[in-house]
Amino acid sequence: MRLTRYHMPTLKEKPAEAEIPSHQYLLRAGMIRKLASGIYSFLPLGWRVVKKIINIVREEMDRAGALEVFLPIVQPAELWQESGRWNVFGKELLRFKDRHQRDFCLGPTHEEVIVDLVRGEVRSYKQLPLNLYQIHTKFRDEARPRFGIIRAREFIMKDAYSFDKSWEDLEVSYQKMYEAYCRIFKRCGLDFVVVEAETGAIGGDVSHEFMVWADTGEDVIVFCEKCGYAANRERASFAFEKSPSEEAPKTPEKVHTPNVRTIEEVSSFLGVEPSRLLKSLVYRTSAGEFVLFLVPGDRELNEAKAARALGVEALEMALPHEVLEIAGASVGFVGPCNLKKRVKIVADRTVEGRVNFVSGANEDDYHVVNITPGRDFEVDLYADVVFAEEGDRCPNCGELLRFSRGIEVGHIFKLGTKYSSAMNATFLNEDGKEKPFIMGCYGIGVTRIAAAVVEQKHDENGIIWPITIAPFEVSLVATNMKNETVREIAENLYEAFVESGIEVLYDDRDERAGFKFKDADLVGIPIRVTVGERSAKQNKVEVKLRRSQDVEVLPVEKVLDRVMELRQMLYRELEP
RNA sequence: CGGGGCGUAGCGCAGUUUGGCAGCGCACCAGCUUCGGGAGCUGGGGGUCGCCGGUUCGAAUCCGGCCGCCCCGACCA
Repeated sequence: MRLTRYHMPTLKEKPAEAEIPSHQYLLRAGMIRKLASGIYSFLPLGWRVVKKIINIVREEMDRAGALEVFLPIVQPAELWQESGRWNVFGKELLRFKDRHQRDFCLGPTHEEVIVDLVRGEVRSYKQLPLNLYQIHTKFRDEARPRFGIIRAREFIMKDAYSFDKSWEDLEVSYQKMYEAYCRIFKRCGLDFVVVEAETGAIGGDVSHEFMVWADTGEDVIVFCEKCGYAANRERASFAFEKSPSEEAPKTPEKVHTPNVRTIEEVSSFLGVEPSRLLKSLVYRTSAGEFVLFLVPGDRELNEAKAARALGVEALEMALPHEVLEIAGASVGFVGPCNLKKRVKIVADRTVEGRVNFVSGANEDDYHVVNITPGRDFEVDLYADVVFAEEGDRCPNCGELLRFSRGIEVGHIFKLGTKYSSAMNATFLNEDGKEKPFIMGCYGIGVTRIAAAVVEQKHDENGIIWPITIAPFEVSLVATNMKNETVREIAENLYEAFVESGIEVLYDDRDERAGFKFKDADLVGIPIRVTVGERSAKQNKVEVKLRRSQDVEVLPVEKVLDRVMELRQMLYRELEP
């Protein structure tokens, strides 16, 4: 491709809206443009990158035995009402009416549609296993889109759905996807880690996320360097050994603490370590029941863990008036003793066996000190309901856990029968019995991969694309188009590259060398071939990799072979 | 949804405090010079100053309302 015939609107200055490298460079390199908050257009160069990612994803999905389909983005409300998610999904689901006033939504994910499709087509266990996937636009009306195409409202996703006759078979389907995902991310040039993850609104029991290491990531990865344990902080467990307190339980005592509410305030007012306070939080479960959670003052309640411990779908903080009804005191003075209404009490496991805690007295402006679980109040359940913190130890091997940030590029779930049961999607098994499909679902953020790669592969001059997803393989720079020798060599090389099937972007613009180098570095094409005046006189050109400072000066006739060699080397590095 | 910031040419910004010709740099067009790390000079084109309303002889500037965008948090397959 000749640059004079191409559209590559690079920007010298950093756009005001962009904060992180991927957003800045994708805009500056002329790859994306914003249409509205969280909604982006892809320009020719950016779209070439996305298409290459799509091709890799498609090759690996096909290789894993999945079958490509194409499902509608506009989906009728009835399907979502049937699965129960029409009322659960919240504002992320963009809803609207057609001309007949019928409710529709834009698909944020496609479980409903795929289950509807498969239940009408598949009747027998002989047709299983089945794994259907698509690469398509998703729309999620995010509360706060951010970071360019990392968290966009409209984005391209690969989503796959497996249907099996048994849990054993699901395990096989899941493992195939796990391996396909590893191959995909390796080929895209990403340094990633697979972590145990929360399932969120998609549901199911087991899930893994594929995380790309990046300081700008929104997720926190908790991992162990010794044994390889890795989990999203939302899910991460940590080692805890119950050690009965040496202290003798003292007598509870009510103390006046006027307007002292937060952990910090109580801690400094009473001169007590935060770890001795019992943070008392009232929640309402999705089943409509109220629960009081007790966690040490220096720890944070993890709602996902808490919901799982109770076996409920979701938890919501109780409203101030509900707290008042249950505790008889306002927020800040709630505690487990003398609750006005008896509710279930769940304490974090780190509380068990310890004595002499401080908590709210369930009376405004009063706290109570020296309370001990089991004696002064009953705990209905001890469970792991808090986040892992710096300093906690690995649940597997006891090594100190490490914390790092990451970008989620893939997520795989064992769904089980959540959707097939709700939507009555069944098949006949070997015994002629009707059974719901055992499902899995598997997502990859295709456009997010492009951004994640830039986050990981860039320097102060721009992007450094892995060759597998680079918009072009070779950047051919003619330093001066007015110089006959330079132009002739460059034109001949261009023809040779094209004939050899090399994807080359030939900078044949009438610009100065420095200008072209800056653009080439910004856009990040992995191999650069430079035809300059001085070496051209000796019939030589320069070959350089974007990621390196080293320059090779070669006779013109050797350049094609050398470029083919480098290209092959770069692809080899990224083979799974 | 809570808090903060911003909105002036395609991009980056000044001008708003104290009302009085709508500006600068980059980019774009033409010409000349230049030519290995975002060139110089000369000339030129491009604006509902986010929108609506109000105050005023006069509003980018003051007042009211609305909209959009970004950041932090909450939320989030």
